[in-house]
Amino acid sequence: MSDIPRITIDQCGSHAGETVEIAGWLYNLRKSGKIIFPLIRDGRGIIQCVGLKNSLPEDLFNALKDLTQESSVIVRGKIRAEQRAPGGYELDLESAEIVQRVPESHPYPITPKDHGIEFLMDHRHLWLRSRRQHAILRVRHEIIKAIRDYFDSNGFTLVDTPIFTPAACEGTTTLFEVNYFDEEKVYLTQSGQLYNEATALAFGKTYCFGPTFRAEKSKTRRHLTEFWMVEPEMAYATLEDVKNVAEGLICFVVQRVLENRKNDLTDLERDTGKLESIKPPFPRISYDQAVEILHRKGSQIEWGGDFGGTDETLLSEEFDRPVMVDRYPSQVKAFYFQPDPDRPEVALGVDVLASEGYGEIVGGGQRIHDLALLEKRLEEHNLPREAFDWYLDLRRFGSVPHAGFGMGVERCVAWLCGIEHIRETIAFPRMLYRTRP
RNA sequence: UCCUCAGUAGCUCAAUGGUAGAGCAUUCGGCUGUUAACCGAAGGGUUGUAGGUUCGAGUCCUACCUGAGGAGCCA
Repeated sequence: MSDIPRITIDQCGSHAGETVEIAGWLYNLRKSGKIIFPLIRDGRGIIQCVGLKNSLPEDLFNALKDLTQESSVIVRGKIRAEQRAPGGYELDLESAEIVQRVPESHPYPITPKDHGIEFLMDHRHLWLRSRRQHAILRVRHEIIKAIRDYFDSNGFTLVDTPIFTPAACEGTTTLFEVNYFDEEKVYLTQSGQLYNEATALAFGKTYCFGPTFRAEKSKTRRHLTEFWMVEPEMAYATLEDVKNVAEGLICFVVQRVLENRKNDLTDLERDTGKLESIKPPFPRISYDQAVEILHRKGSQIEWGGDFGGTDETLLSEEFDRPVMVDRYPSQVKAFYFQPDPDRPEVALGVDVLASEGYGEIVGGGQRIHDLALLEKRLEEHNLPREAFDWYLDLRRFGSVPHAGFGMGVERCVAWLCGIEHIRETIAFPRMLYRTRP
């Protein structure tokens, strides 16, 4: 080991004029006879190095001159501000150590040229090394951290819910079945919400944050079979509370991303002006008003039906920030939604549709707190009562009005990054016809 | 499950029913400021699979496989 300090590329600005060591991989190499320009990436950034034939040992110069893409290499040299270099800083090579050389007989498959989506998805484990994927996944990290910070500093306790569950929360058709020691069937969770109601009545305000599984045979840019969802739940709370918390959360997350990940948004060519306008209050409309707007815009939707993807896009086009749509017909909502006391045919539920046509990112509402009504709904939905006995207990012992929602992380990432397809918002996406790598 | 589109070199794509091509990548050579560097040369193919039409099929027809986009459903 040398006594030269090792830095990461994002720290170059504060080390100008110093001799440092950077451990990374060869991103690209440009050469011109007696001068070489290796571009090194280290996961934090990319820096151009400069090597001159007459100032480096001959064998090192030759080894670097013929180095292959994505070979791992540790470089040492002096950092210098340089207008001509991409990134603004350059490293004058003094020495280097090649850790592993990618053989030219089997070169790195992802070249700096265009590739098709199938090829890139097959090489997802390597595709993650590209700049665009770095930017997206850093924004994802920021979003997740912001979500946690928001709830942690607003009186919520993180209480995670199980992934193996014995029964469905919503419909049974979208559950992945798991063979549990050959003894019983369990399912991968499609929502932590039923358990959240138990933890909220125990802790007041809780949230769970984890992967969720839906066996929907959906093959669109908005769907994954495994996705991450954060679900807050609050005791002594109503539909209005859900709307306010969802609005506060979304604004907080957007603000954080704008503050801390501006460079990544720039790399992704995101129009940040559209994100700057995401401030409270969000427009709040009823399902009835939404249907009116859709009819005016030519949709064929009939009252009582759920919105399709095109309907959501049409609606979100009307506003410059997310729009909240509440009081959907009870028939399109899950069994546990509290009916509106003034209009029992609609549910006290709300969906938040992201702007720019990114679709539903939040869904939630007020839950039924009355035992008799909940029992009736279970019956109407043909759900096995014994599986929900513990859930009914929550209405027997200190039942209170309570409410919560779920927010899909990947749709948020896609929206804030302004990218077309949700598959790039998670390191290893699971989709209808893709479970590898 | 349904609808639409696409499979040609390692990658991205061309090729009127008539000799299967280019750029990048790889190899060799050249170049002291390159910016997806550039210049010259070389190697690289059972055109997704199986049938069919035709003197002749990458191209037309049928079936299947694989992938992509969308619908329904959803965050």
